[in-house]
Amino acid sequence: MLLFKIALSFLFLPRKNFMSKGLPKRSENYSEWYNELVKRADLAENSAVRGCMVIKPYGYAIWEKMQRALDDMFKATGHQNAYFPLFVPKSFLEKEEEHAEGFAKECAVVTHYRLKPNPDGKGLIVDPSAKLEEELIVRPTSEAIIWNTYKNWIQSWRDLPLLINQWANVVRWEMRTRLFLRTAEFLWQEGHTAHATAQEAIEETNRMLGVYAAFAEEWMAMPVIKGAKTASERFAGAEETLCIEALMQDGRALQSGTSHFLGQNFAKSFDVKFVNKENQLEFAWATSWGVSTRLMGALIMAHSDDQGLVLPPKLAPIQVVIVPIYKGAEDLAKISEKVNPLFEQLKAAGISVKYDDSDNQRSGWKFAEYELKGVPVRLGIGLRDLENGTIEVARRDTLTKESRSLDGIAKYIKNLLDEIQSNIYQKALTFRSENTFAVDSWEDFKTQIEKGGFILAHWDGTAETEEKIKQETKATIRCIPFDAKAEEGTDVYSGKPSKQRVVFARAY
RNA sequence: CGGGGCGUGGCUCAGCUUGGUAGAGCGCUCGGUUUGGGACCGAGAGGUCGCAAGUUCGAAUCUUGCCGCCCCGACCA
Repeated sequence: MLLFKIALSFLFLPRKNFMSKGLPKRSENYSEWYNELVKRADLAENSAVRGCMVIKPYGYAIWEKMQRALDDMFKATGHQNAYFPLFVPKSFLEKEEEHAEGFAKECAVVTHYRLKPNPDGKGLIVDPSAKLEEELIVRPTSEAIIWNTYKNWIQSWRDLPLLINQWANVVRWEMRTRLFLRTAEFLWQEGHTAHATAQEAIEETNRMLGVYAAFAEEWMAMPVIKGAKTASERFAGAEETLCIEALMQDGRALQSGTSHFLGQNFAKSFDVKFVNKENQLEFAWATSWGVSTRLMGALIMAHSDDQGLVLPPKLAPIQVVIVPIYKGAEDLAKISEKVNPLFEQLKAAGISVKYDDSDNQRSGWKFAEYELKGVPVRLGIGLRDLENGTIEVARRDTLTKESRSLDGIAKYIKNLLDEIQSNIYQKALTFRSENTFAVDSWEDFKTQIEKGGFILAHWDGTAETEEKIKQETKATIRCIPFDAKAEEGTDVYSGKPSKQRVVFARAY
């Protein structure tokens, strides 16, 4: 009977665990896996406002780490932070025509500035007498308000370059939203620079794309392809849009950052002129560049598995968690006595470490919880370890465990974190290589796009072909990659001549 | 904007077909036993059943209207 019971529990335990506690599997329903993971890992939740999310403390902590790293990189490249208004007068938004058209269909509009008690009942109504003379647009991006301001800041070539960044929220009224990947309101940074020459502005556009690529690879451990957007994928109002594109585990692409060369379009629209060294008036040259909380989505989808989040150590709010395994307060006290100096050692080594000595959950529960939350390293310590002078080291990225001597453990952990950082980058890089395909026939293209991944194919450079391919396969040209080698070929769809391959994929 | 689904304790959901005054599991509180991979026992707390009107002696349940959210498509960082 006992044996039967054991056998029974053995048989049913994993299934029960999956049903009650586990995540949906990536292989079964990727999008459900993603949604559940975001919620269960305590990153964010849907709010009472349609399309808007609440970013929870754990999720926000990751975003703050991203912000910090990016902000340092912006400062290191000579930029300063500033802040511009949330509201953009409609007339400003209208000034740059293409820009206006591009954003018109997704703008939230403020028409009134006052509410009053409802004379016919309960609640408040919009006071009709408080109608704004000119509507205010909740910024979908800030080029308009910023270039209107720059007009007053820029007189001379000596005022240039003007290198400004702002951390802000923006609103784009999306029809369909997904936590982090596409929300009606999102957080981002937008850099807006003004330069004396086209050359300088183009260099800036490239420089910031480089910053984004470095951030993605070194901090997020996510390999990206750098390239240029086609004309049809370009930012509204830009001469050229550069981007970094990443490949998610389901084989879809995610645009993870963009950097735009805006030419003199905004300077002309907002009349931003400067006097050059020859005492002649010239329009300033512009760039803008941004990354958003969408990067959170990228981070999640690039590395995480069916057990939960996998965070790169450099962005993990908790890098190391220590879990005591004990019976009763006495044992815990003994363990804590050993853990406390270890905790201090790790902290002194610059590691963000948490000692979870809470007694409301057992160790097994904690193991699962910290795996779900993607904590890179877990240290387990029980009485057995106290006797042996050891500690159990568990890696989140490989899900492996080993017992190690406590001697020199801080140094070991420090190295281990570096190793995990590079391991998950390598894993993502391998995944991308294995899911990047050079395709030369239309038949192969159609077959491969169904399977996902980046497709490198020849393109004749026309918007018509690009559009046809999009209609027939839902694949878009993610970018014209910088590192593509010149190679004669024929367009995969039209058969017309082409000089290089571009990156196609289905995208988020 | 189309198509689908859902709204019942904090969470996941049952109850609705056939109206009779609200239930389970998880979580929470207290007590006890436990603790090397999501523990167990006992006792509790917690709900205007999305909102409004209607039908009825009586509505979570039937009718009508409204609101909200999620998922799938067209648009997009």
